[in-house]
Amino acid sequence: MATGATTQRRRRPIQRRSRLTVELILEAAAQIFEERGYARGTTNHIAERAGFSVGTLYQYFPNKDALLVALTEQHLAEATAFLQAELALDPSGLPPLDDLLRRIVGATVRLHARRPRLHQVLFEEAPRPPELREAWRRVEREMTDTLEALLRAWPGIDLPEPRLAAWIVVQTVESLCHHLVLHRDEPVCEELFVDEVALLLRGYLVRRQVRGPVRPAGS
Amino acid sequence: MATGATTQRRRRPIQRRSRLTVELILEAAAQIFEERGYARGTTNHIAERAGFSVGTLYQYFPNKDALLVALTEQHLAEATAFLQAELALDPSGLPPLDDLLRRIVGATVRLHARRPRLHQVLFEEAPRPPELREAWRRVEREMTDTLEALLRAWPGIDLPEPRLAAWIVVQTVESLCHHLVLHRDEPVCEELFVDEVALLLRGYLVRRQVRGPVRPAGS
DNA sequence: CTCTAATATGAGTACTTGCTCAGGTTTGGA
DNA sequence: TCCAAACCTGAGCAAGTACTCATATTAGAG
Repeated sequence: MATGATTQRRRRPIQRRSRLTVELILEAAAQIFEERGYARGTTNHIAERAGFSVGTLYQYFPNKDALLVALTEQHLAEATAFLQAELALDPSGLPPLDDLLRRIVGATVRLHARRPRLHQVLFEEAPRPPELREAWRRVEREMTDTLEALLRAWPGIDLPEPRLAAWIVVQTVESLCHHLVLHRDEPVCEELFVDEVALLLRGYLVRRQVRGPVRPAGS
Repeated sequence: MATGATTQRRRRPIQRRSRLTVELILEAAAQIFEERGYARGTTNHIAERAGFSVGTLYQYFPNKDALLVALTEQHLAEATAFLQAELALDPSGLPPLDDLLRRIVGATVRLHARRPRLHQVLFEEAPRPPELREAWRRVEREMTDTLEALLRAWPGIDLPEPRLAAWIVVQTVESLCHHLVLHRDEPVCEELFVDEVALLLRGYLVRRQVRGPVRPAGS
């Protein structure tokens, strides 16, 4: 693990050849980690899969953790781009709320389903150095910001605490999709799942006047 | 990992002495896994912490994975007992729905918060042999069964698909509490969290007559 | 073409870890 | 008290694994 060591690149790839090398090594690392997990995925295996010798790998990455960090940053960058695109709505033509919710949930499911095993290794199995925790927190905050702005502006929605609600929605969607993709044994119909989660969120966001707690008759 | 090997006990502890030994070894394993993670928690460390030699450990556990399995089964048994107790309601005096939901969520949070790092090692970081996947699935099904029965009988709740709803509730509570305890960096007020999740579930379970989708005025 | 910086090599090193086994100690029934 | 079964010991083995470094190859500017 070598948690004290840096995970910055060692040599900077300058020529086109070496930039390709770095890409190939990262893809090989992704594959090996998918196949064998982080602890049992060795740097020798990764270099071999990429078609280079171990020495080359260590020219560009100071240690095994650096591979993890690079892969995670890549993954997070793709995820934010993907989700922000889904939330970038034209204010003049807002879709129905249910459509918005289904879009968010659907996009998150698809995001997790791309390379589920890799996702699992990066976010559960492998050690999470502080720099990655920070990166992950940043992404969550950005998502919450975007959603909060949407909720404040959305007609028909009037929440006492839009930021809290946005946070709950982000956490719910992320947690449920993560759980669905990585920890379900029996397959679940994706479309049905998306609909139900959208229903769940809708009930939370569109609040009716509550007259009193639902309780058994006569009590 | 040795996924092919069995994880059944090797020698059966017969005398009182050896039963204590097994307990001490399991507690030591829990501590070492908490401190160093699964991959870096060695059997030598565990035996030393327990106050025995490695040989003794291997008298009762055929390999490292067997420790994992034993710890997980113990954890799952405690969890089911704890949650079932929370759901065992006297039918003659049902509490308000909000109270029920808060009870479920609160109990789940407390369950996860007991030994969060151990929970993380057992359910994320370490390999999950098929026997454990099966055990986990059984627990989830039991929870869903219990909740479904409750939902069907609950006055004021009339769901088109109680089983699906029960499943969604179980998944939501589990996912959110898991996520909250293990993957939050900024601390979140537990009480507030419980209230919000209860609100989320309540909106899902108590459905009003939906006249049409919430959409921007004029569209 | 030449020559230097960039890039690639891979056997080898230092270290870790799961697990064994031959032999010692303790327990408890008769 | 005796003794067989139960229990415990721990040095060491076999199998790995992260990482190095002296050396070889290649790219591309001048």
